[in-house]
Amino acid sequence: MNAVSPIGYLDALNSAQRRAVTHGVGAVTASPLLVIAGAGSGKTNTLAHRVAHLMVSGADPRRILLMTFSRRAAGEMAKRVERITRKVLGEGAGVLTDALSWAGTFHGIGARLLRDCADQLGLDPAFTIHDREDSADQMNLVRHELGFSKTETRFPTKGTCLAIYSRCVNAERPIEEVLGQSYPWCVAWAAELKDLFAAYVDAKQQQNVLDYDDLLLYWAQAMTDPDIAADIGARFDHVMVDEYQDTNRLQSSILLALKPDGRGLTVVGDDAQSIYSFRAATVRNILDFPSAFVPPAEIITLDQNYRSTSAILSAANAVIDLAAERFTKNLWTDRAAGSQPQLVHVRDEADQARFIAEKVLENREGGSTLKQQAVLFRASHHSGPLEIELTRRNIPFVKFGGLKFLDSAHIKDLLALLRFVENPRDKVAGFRVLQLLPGVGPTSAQRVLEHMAQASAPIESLDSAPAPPRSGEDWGAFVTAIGELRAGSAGWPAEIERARRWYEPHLERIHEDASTRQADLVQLEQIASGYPSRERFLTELTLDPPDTTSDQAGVPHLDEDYLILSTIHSAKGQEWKSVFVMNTVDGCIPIDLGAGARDEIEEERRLLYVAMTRAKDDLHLVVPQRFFTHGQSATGDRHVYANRTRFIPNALLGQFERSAWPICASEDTRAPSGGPKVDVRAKMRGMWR
DNA sequence: ACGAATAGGATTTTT
DNA sequence: TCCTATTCGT
Repeated sequence: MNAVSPIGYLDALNSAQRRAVTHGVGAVTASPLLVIAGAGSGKTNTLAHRVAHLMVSGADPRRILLMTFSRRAAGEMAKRVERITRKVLGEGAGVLTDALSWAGTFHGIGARLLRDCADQLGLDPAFTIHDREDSADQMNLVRHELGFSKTETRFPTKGTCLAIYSRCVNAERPIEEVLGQSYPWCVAWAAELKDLFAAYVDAKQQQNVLDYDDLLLYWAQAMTDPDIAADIGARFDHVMVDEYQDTNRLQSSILLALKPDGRGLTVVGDDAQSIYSFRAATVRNILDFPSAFVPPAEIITLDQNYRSTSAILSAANAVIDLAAERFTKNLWTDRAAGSQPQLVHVRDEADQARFIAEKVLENREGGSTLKQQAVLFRASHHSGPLEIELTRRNIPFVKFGGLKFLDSAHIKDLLALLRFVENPRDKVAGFRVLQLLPGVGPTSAQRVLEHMAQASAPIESLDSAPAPPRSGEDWGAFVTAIGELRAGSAGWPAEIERARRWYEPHLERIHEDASTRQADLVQLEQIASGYPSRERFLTELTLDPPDTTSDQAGVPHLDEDYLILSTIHSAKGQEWKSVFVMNTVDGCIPIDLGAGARDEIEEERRLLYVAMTRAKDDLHLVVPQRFFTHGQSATGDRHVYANRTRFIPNALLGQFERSAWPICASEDTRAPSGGPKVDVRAKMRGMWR
């Protein structure tokens, strides 16, 4: 028998955290639990302790469902749980935490459950999953078939159509409402869009393909059947959801169907950090959670911040205090004041890059590693000039967010081939692959796919398919390669090498810079070797793409030191000793999108709050005063002046220490007082008129 | 089928 | 400005 006190590992927690960890554990009936956890309040640690505590108290880890926002977060959680249980159970803990297998994103868990229950749902378990771009391509094919590409007045583009469809699904709202609220310029197309979406759904089903939204939608639909709902719900004793403020209505429907009485349900979130409403996330999920149950959920608030100095926290509090709507109160800390966050005015984006590079090196001299520092920005492309400067100075960095490794054409080509082999009915994949052959365009690709669609054994039917007239001997090589891959004789992951052998000649023909792209393919092959099968590789890569960009020639090795560059969105849940926020100006934060509905502006305010609260000891907000515009001759000016973000009005300046860089050049670079001072927002708006 | 030229719309964040 | 979709000419 283990003599360790069951309380021992809880000693390090504060009382609110401890209540959250122990809530309902061992009780016969327990109300569901809502934990409002502010930035840096030890949320992850608390959730990990709760999981560990449940397990130590006898819960079966195979029956714990843990849903996080990204798989990176799930992995981090699992690691912490193991560390904690190890303290209590010693070496045996590994076995327990390995059994914690239901940890992942909503989408990932959905895919797994749908494959599990495919028979009951009339689904073929061999379905493949389309990412955003594949879905847009699919939408485009249908859009064409219905003749919407040649309307008198312009029909919405594929991306807009998909966005509308996606919002209807995720927000569980009828199309008329979505159009009226979010896409007013498309209201006239409501009837056509309905037809389009119906055809889109048909096409996906014929091809045995699911898109991101389907992973949630099919799951939610399955839960409307009482037997299936009972079956799936009964698999789990405990269901926990992290980052609940960033879930949408569809996800909350799933959750409620999973545990209708709320028993064993825990959700954690912070309305002040809700930054995903563009994905239909709604803060109502958190607000309405307690009253969805009888008796209502217990609410526990974690408001002690352990991360930031009090000067940084105070400034962040001041920013979020100006929000139109607040549901939670301010965070507090007993950390020392530290130095005030810096508002640094620089001349332009180039100086901003130089300033950050210099400061980062200075910090490293002072003992901070590069990894302890991060540069955050609103939009991925904001980091461009900085990336150039860092490369010039040989400062290694890794960038999170923005264009992904998987988005490059050559990677998509190879993946499309694998997906086509996995699911020959996947038209988007087939369409793409076939057109890689010389002499094959949309017309003959379409013909081949139709031939295949009519056959009961699509791959075999390729032998008898009419060879595209101008494809020459490439056609034979293609059919052979597909046949071998389908037979799976090489085994996984060896077959990816076979696929690459087929693709490489085409790569060289299509792309000028074939050699750098080849390196990417080798890297993809390495990634592939980490997965047990083609299906798992394709599924998990689509649901959980590697989150760093790889357009950098020298991606630093993982054990080296490197600086973090990240979009604010991708920085969620993370923290660094020293944080730089770029472009803290109106037009960037908040980003300028013309209309600027009030809700969207409020979300931008929360973005700045999230960015600021990532910092532990040092925080720099950089304010470039000039932005160069490309060839704007209308006003004769080559640059426009930007204003400090509206989220830090004069009344808040006391929270910051202001400075200019470089020190000597501050005065003479200001806008001439008499001249027309143009604000960058108006300028950028004007760009589209 | 494919390249060049043209017209016109878009703009960010991500599972 | 930039990117993409369509069209026109080979």
